[in-house]
Amino acid sequence: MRHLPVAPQRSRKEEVIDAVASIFAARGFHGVGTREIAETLGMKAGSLYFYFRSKEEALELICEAGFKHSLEIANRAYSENHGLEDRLKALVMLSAAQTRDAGDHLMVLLTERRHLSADSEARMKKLSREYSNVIGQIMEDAAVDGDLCQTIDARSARLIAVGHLRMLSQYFVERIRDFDVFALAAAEALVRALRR
Amino acid sequence: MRHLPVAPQRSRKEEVIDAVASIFAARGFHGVGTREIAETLGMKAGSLYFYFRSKEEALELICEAGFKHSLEIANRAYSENHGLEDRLKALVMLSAAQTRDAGDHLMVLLTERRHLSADSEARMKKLSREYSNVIGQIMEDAAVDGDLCQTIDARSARLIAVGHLRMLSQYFVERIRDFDVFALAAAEALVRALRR
Amino acid sequence: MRHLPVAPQRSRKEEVIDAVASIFAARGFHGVGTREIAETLGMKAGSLYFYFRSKEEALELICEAGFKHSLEIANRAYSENHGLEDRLKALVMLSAAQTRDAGDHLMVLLTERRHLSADSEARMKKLSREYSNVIGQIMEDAAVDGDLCQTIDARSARLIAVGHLRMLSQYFVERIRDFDVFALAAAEALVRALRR
Amino acid sequence: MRHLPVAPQRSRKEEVIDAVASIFAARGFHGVGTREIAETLGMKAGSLYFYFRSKEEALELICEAGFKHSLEIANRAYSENHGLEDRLKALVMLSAAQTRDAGDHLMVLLTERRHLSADSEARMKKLSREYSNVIGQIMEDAAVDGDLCQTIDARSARLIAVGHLRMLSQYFVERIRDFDVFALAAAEALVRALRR
DNA sequence: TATGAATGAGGGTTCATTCAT
DNA sequence: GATGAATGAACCCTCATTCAT
Repeated sequence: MRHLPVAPQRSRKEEVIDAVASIFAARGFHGVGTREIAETLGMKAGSLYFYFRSKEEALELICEAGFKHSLEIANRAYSENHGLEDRLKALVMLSAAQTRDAGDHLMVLLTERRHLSADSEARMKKLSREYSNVIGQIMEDAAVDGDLCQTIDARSARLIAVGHLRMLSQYFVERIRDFDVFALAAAEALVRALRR
Repeated sequence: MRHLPVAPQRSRKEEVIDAVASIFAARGFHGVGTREIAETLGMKAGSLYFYFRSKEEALELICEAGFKHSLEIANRAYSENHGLEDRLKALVMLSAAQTRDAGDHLMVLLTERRHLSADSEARMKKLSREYSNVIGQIMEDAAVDGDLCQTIDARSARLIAVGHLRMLSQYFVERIRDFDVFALAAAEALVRALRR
Repeated sequence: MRHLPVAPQRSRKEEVIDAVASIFAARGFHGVGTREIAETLGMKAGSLYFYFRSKEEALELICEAGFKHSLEIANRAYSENHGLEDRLKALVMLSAAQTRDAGDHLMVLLTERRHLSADSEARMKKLSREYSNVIGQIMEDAAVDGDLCQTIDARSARLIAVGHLRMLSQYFVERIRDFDVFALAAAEALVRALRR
Repeated sequence: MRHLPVAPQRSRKEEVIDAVASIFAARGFHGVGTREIAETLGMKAGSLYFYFRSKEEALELICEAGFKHSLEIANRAYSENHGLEDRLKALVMLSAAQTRDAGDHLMVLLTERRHLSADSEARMKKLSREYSNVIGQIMEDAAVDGDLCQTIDARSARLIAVGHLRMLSQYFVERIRDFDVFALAAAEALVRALRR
């Protein structure tokens, strides 16, 4: 007789949140109703409230998790690599991986954030700024080292890099063919765009 | 007897549509109600229906106008220039100009398109494909001429270019500082990323 | 041809509020739904919101109007009469009249006040205290004049008087027979209970 | 082996019912949910159903117990005393005692009775009429004996007495200061109001 | 052109209740 | 005795829309 798993790999709550993320990504926070969300999960609308206190709390959970993961990725790309090229490549490839297994969360965070309460939005802004700062640091290090293209200022470089990562998520949820091929090309393009 | 104006600079209908675009861009199609839209315009909700037949028709008008303008820009960038570099630069700069004076339309088209009816969405898809094709043509011409970076395939190049233009609109509605400086940097970056 | 009335005797809004008061009085604030309230008025639930912003606002309007009327009555009973006996008789008879033509408002104020928001409740408490004070003043005047029964302190006398008025409303909404006969008896009883 | 308690002072079921009575008294039958009631008792909502079959059954239990106790009190006040004055004094003082140790039950019975099912309400009406009859009998005896004030008819006298008792409960749940002082004054007032 | 009053449908949420564990 | 998870009905309220004026 096999041992029962001590802890289930993925709790029901996680399943629920993931399903919500997927549907928010596709249709927008205000584009789906709780009844339809519940149907997706084989429940009735009221039962959702066993898993979160409000539709908006679900959005918060999704955004927060997504942001924290992104921040961790940016930190790893920065601290585990040296030089603009390696750091950018790592950043794109790690982000592509995140996109592949949590692309919906990422997309929700990028497009539905505006529907959070002022309170939540403030917390997101903090995380967002932190994230931007890490990427900005990559550029500033590169500028100091003379690795950064001299016709592009560090701030624009940061915005472009962040935009490239957003692009990845966007194309992922649009379900383009050969996402992996594109991710590689995007990494290459970003490096070519910004390095000296 | 005073002369009547030969043509009013902007009809009331255009004003209304622009206001709707601006509010859709900021809050999303399903994120604002007709009551609130009307208030913005100093009207009551019912009066909006003098200007369009439904909320969705307003979205259609905005998207269609935006798409047509974008398409015209892509065509001009292609036909009025030669060589990858000139064409990309023209594409980015014209798009930045469009963003500056109709950024809201552009943003709505990019993010709220999914809320169109199947019918409308089909028309948008056609325009969208046409637009993609023009940009794709730029890349293919460049590939033939040997102007395109050899480690990036033409399709990825097209996706990257389109993504760059989307990035412009995104940052515009996020109201970043020094948008014009960024637009120049983005043009430079795109060229560097894709040219041989 | 007769002249049309310049202003309708009772606005639609007043009709609506009165109907709501009547149903709140009978069934309690939380005992009826908006759908049923609307049905009473020959409307659909959503249409109610043309007349007030929320079910709770309707409760506020009812309570506030009732309290103000009661306060006015207490003030008149006090200022237009002299001596305990005349003042108490006036108080009961005026209150009976108020009960007769706005008994529902009165009952709602007495029993449903607890369901107001903290904010509203604070406003009601102020009015309530003012009302109590006027009745208390009647008793204190009587004590000074030696008109008050000496085995009942002024505060208890005030509570008893207020309780008698509440009794009137209570019996009115319970639709007892011969309300007017009872009101007279209640006036007599209150005077006998409290005068020297 | 330890002795089992011969009779538990108060069964868990009684505790539960009392807690429910207290919360119904304060917030109204429809003003609290089962979830909140359960929380008060340190349980989850579902567990309440071990103690009664439905929320409404809880209300029935509370009302029925309250009514029976009141009826018993009225009967004792009548049969153990003679003469209007003694009977009324006993009635008020016994009712005040009941209020002191089961004021919540009393209040629930007075204000939430209307939310009972037609069936239950019918049973309550019977008890209520019986109660009224006992008090009515006190008045009729007094009328026959010439003890009753001649300007107040026996029926009004009964309504006034019942109203006075209701007043006691009301002020008790409103937590007025010096309830015992007030109860004495109320007894005195009722006697003064009604006796010859 | 614009509005006041209304509507039917649906929004998110809470309700009392059930039942396997 | 008690609970975690669920349900169907109902909750209050907002939605886009209509239409006589």
